[in-house]
Amino acid sequence: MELLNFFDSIYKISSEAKKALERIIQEKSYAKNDIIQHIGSSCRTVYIVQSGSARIFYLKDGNDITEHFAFANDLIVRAESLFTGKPTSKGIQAMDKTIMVAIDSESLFKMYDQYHDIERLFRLIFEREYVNTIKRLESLQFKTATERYHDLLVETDFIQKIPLKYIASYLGITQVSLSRIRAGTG
Amino acid sequence: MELLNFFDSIYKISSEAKKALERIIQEKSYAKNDIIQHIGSSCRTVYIVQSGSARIFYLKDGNDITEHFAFANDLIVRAESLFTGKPTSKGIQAMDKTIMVAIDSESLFKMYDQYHDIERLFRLIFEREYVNTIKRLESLQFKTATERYHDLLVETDFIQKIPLKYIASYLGITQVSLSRIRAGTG
DNA sequence: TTGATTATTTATCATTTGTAAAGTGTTTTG
DNA sequence: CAAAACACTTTACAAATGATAAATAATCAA
Repeated sequence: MELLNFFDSIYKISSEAKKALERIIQEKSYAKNDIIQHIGSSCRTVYIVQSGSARIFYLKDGNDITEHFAFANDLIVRAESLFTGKPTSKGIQAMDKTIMVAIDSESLFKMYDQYHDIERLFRLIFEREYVNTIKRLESLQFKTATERYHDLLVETDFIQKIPLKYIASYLGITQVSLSRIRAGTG
Repeated sequence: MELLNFFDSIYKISSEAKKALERIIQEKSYAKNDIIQHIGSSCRTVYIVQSGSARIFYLKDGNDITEHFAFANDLIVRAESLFTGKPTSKGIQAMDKTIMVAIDSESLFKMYDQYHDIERLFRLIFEREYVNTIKRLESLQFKTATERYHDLLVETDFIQKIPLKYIASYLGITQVSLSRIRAGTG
């Protein structure tokens, strides 16, 4: 499986651990705009994007805000719920026809006891996510919207395909502002 | 040691693991404004504040920006360096007379092989930090500066003691703006 | 294809925030 | 104590962003 190469590139686990992991992995398909996880639910699944794309979103004062984008080989997880067990006000939505690998988190966490190397693999995976979140924090804290937009263009080839409204809230600005930035009049 | 109670509250480890952990823990004292870790260095130490307070900061266009505050029992770590091995443009500074517990990260990571429970303890500790970072991201992404300031007042009793300039950059605004917000004229 | 819906841009005006500079108050230190 | 350094506020003006509405452009579905 393609996915196991991705895992191997982070940390090589034993073949027994691989077999155990395969047993709790499912492939799931979604159509464009499908809600993969609803707002208000608890996160009990770790998703890895195989193809397509997805976003984490929530509502603030009735406005749809995109917190996170995920493309091929990216993890997508509502960590604030996964790691606390509490429900989250965030949801997950497919932005395209999307194939996900879904790992049941309860089974995964149980496996940590038996397979130290699975715990380590996922520790390393989530550490990477943590570092990405810190980078994003930096960018939101003291870069201008224009800087953030240009950074995003450089980082992500897929930006072309993402609706402007999603990008705008991701950058912490309105659609109108982003439109101005793109036009060079902002 | 006080610290071990803190650890116990997160995840109980075996007494052998505790002994091993104690061997790589050092207590360190700093005076107000001391630089604990310089900008440009690599993060090879996990600090836990025993008393006093500290901040993570960096320079953006010559301006001093505070990214993180830490008080008693808080972790303080430049995670983007700790988890990648790369140097970071961030530093750590004591904001008060401060006592830290310092854990050498290289020794700690080595211990993960031998003591599964130490790896788990620190996995859980860093997961908590990750969740905190996500909360902070939310707040920077779509709350107003005024909301962020009021949230901070509620969250943190220690705010009174922190210089305004540090708080302002932490909130992603200028001192002048924060002054306006406090005056109710902003 | 056509009409309907959705996405994006543009324009106008209000609000927020930034910049710079000056002023006030407080702490530090010789 | 007095001078200096530091912390915070205020003012005035400029720039960035938001809100609303209207105008295009692109996409989707019958």
